[in-house]
This record gives sequence, C-alpha cells and structure tokens, in this order.
Amino acid sequence: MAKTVKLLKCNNFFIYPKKPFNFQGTFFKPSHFPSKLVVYDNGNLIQGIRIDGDLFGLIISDASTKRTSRIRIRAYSLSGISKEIESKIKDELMVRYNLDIDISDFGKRFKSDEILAESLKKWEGMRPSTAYSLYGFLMVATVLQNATVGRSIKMIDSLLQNYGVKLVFQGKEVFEIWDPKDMEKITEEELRNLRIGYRAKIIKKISHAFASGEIDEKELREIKDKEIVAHKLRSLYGVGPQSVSYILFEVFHFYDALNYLSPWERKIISMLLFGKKTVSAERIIAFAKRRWGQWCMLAIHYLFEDLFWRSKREQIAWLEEEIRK
DNA sequence: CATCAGGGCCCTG
DNA sequence: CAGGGCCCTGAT
Repeated sequence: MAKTVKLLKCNNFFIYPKKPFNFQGTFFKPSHFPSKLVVYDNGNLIQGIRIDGDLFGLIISDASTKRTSRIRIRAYSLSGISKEIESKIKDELMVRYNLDIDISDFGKRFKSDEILAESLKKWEGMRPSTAYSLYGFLMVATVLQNATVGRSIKMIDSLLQNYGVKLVFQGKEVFEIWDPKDMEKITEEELRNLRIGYRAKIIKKISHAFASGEIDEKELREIKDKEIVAHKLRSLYGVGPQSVSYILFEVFHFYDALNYLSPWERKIISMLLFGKKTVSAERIIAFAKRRWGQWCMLAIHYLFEDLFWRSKREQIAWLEEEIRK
C-alpha cells in the first residue's frame, strides 16, 4: 500500500500575491471533485508538493491584513528546508495558483455588468488555479472520463493507495501523486486490476510522455499561444477537448479558454445566463465571447463557482439535479 | 435479472 | 464528421 512519510520539521514563510486577491476563491473550488490530494480544513488548504524529487507537506492559509494581501505557508519536511527550496516552493505556488498576475482589469471592466456584478463583488481577486502539477491534473482528468463522480473518486483513491505517497504532518494526512517514472515499471495489467478499465493504457502512455521528457510542464508554460499548448496536449493519448479545456484554463490560466462545454456544465451555465437549461453550447460560447471577450472563460468561472458556493449554504434544486453523484 | 449511461476519447468508415 | 466501443458501477 501507499508509502507513508512523516514530515516533522516546519518552516514558515509568506507569499505576497498581486491585488486584488481573494484567498478562498483562489484556493478552494467547490465545483471541483474531491480527492485525497487536497484537503480544505477550517480555512487552511493542505496539500503535498514535489520539488526536485523531494516531498513537502504544505498548510496554506490567508494572512492578509487590511493593506496587504499575504499568504502564510507552513512547509513540512524531513529535515528542514533551505532558502533555495523555499523559493522553489514559492515559485511553484505562484504559478499553480496564478498569484503574480494582476487581474484588476477584469473587475474594473465588469463591475457594472448586470450578469457579473454580484459574483464579482463577492469574489473579486479569485483566480483560476490548480493545486496539482500538470501531470497530476492529467491523472485526475483521466479518472474523470466517462464515469460518475463516485467512481472517479474510487479510481483515484485506489491509484493513490497503491502508487501515491501518504504525507503525514501536523496531524494532517494528504496524498501526493506518484512520479511519472514510477509508472514505467507498472504493467497495464496491474493497473487494470484497480478497476480503472481502459484508462490503464492512458495512464501508462501519459506517464511515459512525462518520464521520457517528451512533454515538459515548464516548457509548456513558456508558450504564450493557447492553440500551441492545446495542440501539444492533444497529442497525448487519452487527452481530448474536455481535458484540454480544463487544463488551458485551470493550469495555464488562459482566461479565454472557452471552446468546449460538456453537457452537464452546458446545462448549468445555460441556466445561469438564460434561466433555462436548453441553450446550446455554441450559443453560450458565442454569447460569452461577445460579452466578455478575452475574459470570457474567467467570467463563466466567477458565475459557476459563486453558484457552487451558494449551493453549499442553500438548496438549489435545479443544480442538485445536474450534479451526478 | 438485464440494461444503460456516465463530469471522454479513440478509431473506423 | 458520425457513431460504436471501451471498463466498471450504480441506478432503474
């Protein structure tokens, strides 16, 4: 079963994101499917991270003051961390959570937009973000395919139990995804025994692409052309338009990554924009592009996440229908 | 009990 | 470009 690593040494430091900044909205996305890779506990975001092959446990919390946006990082390790590692962790979080980007233009531009104004007021400073590495995100996207949420959770959990690392620190427990190289010696047969079906082949192939260096997250992040990134991602076996659209937005933070809407999201957004579930994806996309231009997906994201936040407090019957368990 | 679609994607024709 | 097949599950 999963290797367990206890991380006893703690280092404290801060990250300063650009303003406007919204901690909750950026670090916790209620619409996302839950996995043991991330724990949201009492305002703290708990996750693991792998830097140069070493594992760290992170407790991330809001430490903003009236004047300053600030994030506290408590980094747990085996034997303490150097300044160099500290700065690598900072850089990686800056990138994953999109913290060094100024998104004030979006807020200024649409604060009076009838559709957006309310969610903008609540969530201004929220960014598209991911707790995962690109590889981790792809693994999650793979188990999401053609399965109910319940089954997806079972699949990722059993993968983590077998190949992940359990990080234990500060009384918390969270998993970090395996290294792509670890998959090289696992057979497809063995993966299939975890009841992940045809996805075994996908995991093998994507892992190999990362292990061999054929695909590299850092390189992709340098590319500013969305279509080139999309094309490169699509060249991976088992990665189609749905996975790419999530990744372009959440991992690479292209605010206009809106070319594809899955059926369940289409219904929800249709309801949000037009008050009925029946509007086609093409019409929704055209509408959003015309209204919000280069921020079209970001705008949808604000509406979508705001809705899911509301649904945590109050029953929204029509939404419950669309969220498959 | 059987059937079916699911928070996709590949492959074929 | 449409449509069948893929693994397995839980819902019907």
